[in-house]
Amino acid sequence: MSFSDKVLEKTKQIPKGKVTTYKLLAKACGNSRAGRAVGNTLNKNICSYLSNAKKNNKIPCHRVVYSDGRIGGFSKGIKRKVVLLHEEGIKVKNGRILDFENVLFKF
DNA sequence: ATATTGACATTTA
DNA sequence: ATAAATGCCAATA
Repeated sequence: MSFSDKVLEKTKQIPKGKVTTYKLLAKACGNSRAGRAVGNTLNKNICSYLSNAKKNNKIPCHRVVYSDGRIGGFSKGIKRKVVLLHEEGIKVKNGRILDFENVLFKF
């Protein structure tokens, strides 16, 4: 099992309505400092939550954000990411997650 | 083995 | 508060 495989597995565990950070995800995969590598993995793997919704593939990569409560990146544009988060009840204002600590999922 | 590339994170100015 | 400078890591070429 490669690092990126673990990342995808862990990402699937994030419950709806919650988010986690690249850092925590990295730690959950064995290396607390691999946040950057986590981002790369999510970017390369086409983690389509919308377009591939039919398939069993759903990897909620939009639930992964920066450790400081900012949104972070998204392959289809962060605007899309914000919309998805809103649909799950997570509020975002000025590029920041409101009540961040409260919606943060820790493994 | 070396270099490059990012959806990161901290520290410093 | 904002920006730049470092440090970091896995995958890829």
